[in-house]
Amino acid sequence: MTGGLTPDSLLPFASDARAVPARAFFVQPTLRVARALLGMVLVHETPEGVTAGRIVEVEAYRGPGDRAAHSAGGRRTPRNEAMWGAPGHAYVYFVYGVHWCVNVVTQPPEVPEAVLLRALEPLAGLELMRARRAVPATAGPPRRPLADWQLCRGPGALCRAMGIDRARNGADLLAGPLRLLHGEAIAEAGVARTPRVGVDYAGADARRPWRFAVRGSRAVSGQRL
DNA sequence: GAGTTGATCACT
DNA sequence: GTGATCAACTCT
Repeated sequence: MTGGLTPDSLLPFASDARAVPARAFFVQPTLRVARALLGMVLVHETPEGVTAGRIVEVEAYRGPGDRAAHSAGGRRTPRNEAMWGAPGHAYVYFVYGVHWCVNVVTQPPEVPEAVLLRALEPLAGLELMRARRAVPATAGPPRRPLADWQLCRGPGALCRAMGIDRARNGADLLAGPLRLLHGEAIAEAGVARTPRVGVDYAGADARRPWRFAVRGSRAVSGQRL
């Protein structure tokens, strides 16, 4: 630990920064974990500084039986190895030649399920996030400065703003530079459920309502819910 | 709808 | 080993 990530320094980001989730939290059914992650806080400490945001959008991926999951059909490769590992750790992968995406691994080892983090409402380190996002993922004309609510809108954008990449794959989310904290719980009425994004190839599994989002948050990707 | 690059798979 | 295909995306 480099010293910046103390309980006191985290207090501004969470209702009770000392209450990091217990390991058992991540062994609940994956859909329940996904739902409960809404409102929790993701913090990343890097040499450049600390960034943090409140989770407002997630998707559950449910292991071998889920054709949309990277572990569909029991597929196990170096890329998705972290999904098969211990709960409460990060599974970070690269997609479309451009973007990193971060998942929270659920279930005991050898049960490859996870929850993709799709959007955050920024809480801390906003200027660092803006600087990271100012470097476009793809070539193109200069962009207008992003509004706060756009900084972590979408799974690729979230990783770029938070500085999450391959180096965090397999990292423990209960200790270390990338960390989850309890935040303010989201009431049932404030949660929207929809099918997952970008998994049309998965047949019937593509239609399962395993995306969870905080209703009304501008930071939720795609159409507002 | 293009752009980008790594992983994976179906072949030699 | 090699080459083809495609991917849990983002911005125009």
